[in-house]
Amino acid sequence: MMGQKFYVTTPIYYVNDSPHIGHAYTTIAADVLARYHRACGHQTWFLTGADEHGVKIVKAAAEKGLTPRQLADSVVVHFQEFWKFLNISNDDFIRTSDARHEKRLQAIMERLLQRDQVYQGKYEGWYDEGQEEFVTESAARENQYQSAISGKPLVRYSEPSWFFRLSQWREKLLAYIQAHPEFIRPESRRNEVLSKLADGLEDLSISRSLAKLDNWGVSLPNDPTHCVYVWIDALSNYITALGYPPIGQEGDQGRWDFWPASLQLIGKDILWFHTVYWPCLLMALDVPLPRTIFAHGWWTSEGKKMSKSLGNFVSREVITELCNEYSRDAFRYFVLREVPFGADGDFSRQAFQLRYNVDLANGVGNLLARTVNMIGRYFQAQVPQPDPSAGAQPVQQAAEALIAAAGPAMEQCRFNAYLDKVQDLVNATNKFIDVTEPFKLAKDATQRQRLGGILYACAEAVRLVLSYLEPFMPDKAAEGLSQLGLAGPRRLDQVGRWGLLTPGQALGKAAMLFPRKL
RNA sequence: GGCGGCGUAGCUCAGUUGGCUAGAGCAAGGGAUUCAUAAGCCCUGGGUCACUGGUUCGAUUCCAGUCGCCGCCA
Repeated sequence: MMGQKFYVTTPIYYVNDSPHIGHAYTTIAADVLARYHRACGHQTWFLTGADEHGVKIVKAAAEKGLTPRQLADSVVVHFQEFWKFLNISNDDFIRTSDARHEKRLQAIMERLLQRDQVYQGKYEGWYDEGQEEFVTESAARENQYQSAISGKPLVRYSEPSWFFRLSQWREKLLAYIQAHPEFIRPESRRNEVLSKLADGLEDLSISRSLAKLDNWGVSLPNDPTHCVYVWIDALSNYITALGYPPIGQEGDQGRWDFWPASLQLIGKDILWFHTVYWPCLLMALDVPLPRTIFAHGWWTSEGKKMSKSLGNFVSREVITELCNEYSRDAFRYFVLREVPFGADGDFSRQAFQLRYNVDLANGVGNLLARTVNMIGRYFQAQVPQPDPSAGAQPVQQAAEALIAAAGPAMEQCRFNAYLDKVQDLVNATNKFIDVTEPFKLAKDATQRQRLGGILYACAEAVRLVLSYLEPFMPDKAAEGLSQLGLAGPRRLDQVGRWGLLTPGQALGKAAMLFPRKL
């Protein structure tokens, strides 16, 4: 499959919260995909950002004696710095308070009005301010008129509001989901959406009175007393960041070619917004739908739900500390290796260290070390000649298996399957060394050619291992490859084949890539 | 309460359309080695495949019910 363009998004993160493993997980996954596609030579665009409007921010700011913008400005840097720290290669970072977003969002609202997709009505009912979500009467009663999530009292709203004709899109959306199995994944989430859609769909209130919001929102072009509902505001970022719709300013032509998105990653908590509101909004705008919305799972920590009071919260600070001890690449590797993407997983220091030692220190790192060491010792640190009599077929087969599996695995966000194949190649190569015993052949001058062939195969396997790990572990891959004497940006579609190491090439300096941790 | 999923070796899980002695990784025990980060390699698991019935020549795999866990919805 020669997809030439790849556009991946994360949700824009709400600046009421500071970054934690949940944010990091989605963002690392998106980064790995972006790096992989760039390495394949695809035109790639990777967007993340911050969601800044809403009553929650207004209130939080007031409590701190700040304006909403001051609060947003102070929190958003935590995300931006954290992404830099985790080596996230996003091409853009959009904030819903950016002028470029606000103007385009207003243009979107105008377009919806022109298309008769929005009408004025009256909203009366319960509202969960923590979730920025309306609650039905029956659901409110069920929970004693408190938020099912936060337990805080629901607020009674009664006000004129603008509504989006969501209900009119139900049939089309259902048909679309049924015709496109890859649209919502994993399949269990797709079934949930289909099941809930079967229950019906009501029009959606998409405006709020600006008076309650300290003017912290995007006003409706046709009604300056109201602003756009935060979810419509937030979802629109995926297209406004690409310059849609054009508003006669810079950035208009920039990136729209990247739409429709190849992949929009989300947490399972925001499934409904992204698989119903979002596609219906796009249909109402006559904009094509993204190819795939992928909802991943949640992390627990040390076997329990994360909570600040339990002390098991995997915060930015905790992750930073782990990265400083084990390397940020090890953390990136762990979160995508430990659990199938889509399923829930548990984060524990023990599991992290175990995975680090087994896969990285004892596996990849040790293989690199013994390979570089032997070539250094027996061939003056120069890549030897390949030799068909080396018996390296098992290694080469594992390499071919990795090469064949990588694309499909990435296509389906099966990161752990991809990494399994990498590990298989490591294991096959370690076994190869033990079976062929190059360290014994080195004592016999008549075996020199065969010895070279064996070590060539080892070096070649390590080169491929590191090349394929590069999207996950950019720093470590570069360090490891430099020990093989390789440098510079590497295109997987050019270097991801067996037999490309050049005999005679000088190795670089050896060093422990992943020191074992006790 | 409705819909859906799950319950397989100590742990985490694979097990296509039912059929050779039920598998992998990790952990644990033993062995032969030394190039390497005391890492790597080899050997070792006999588990009522939740329970009970049923269909079948034969079910972990199909059906029904029971118990337990989880997700979405109400």
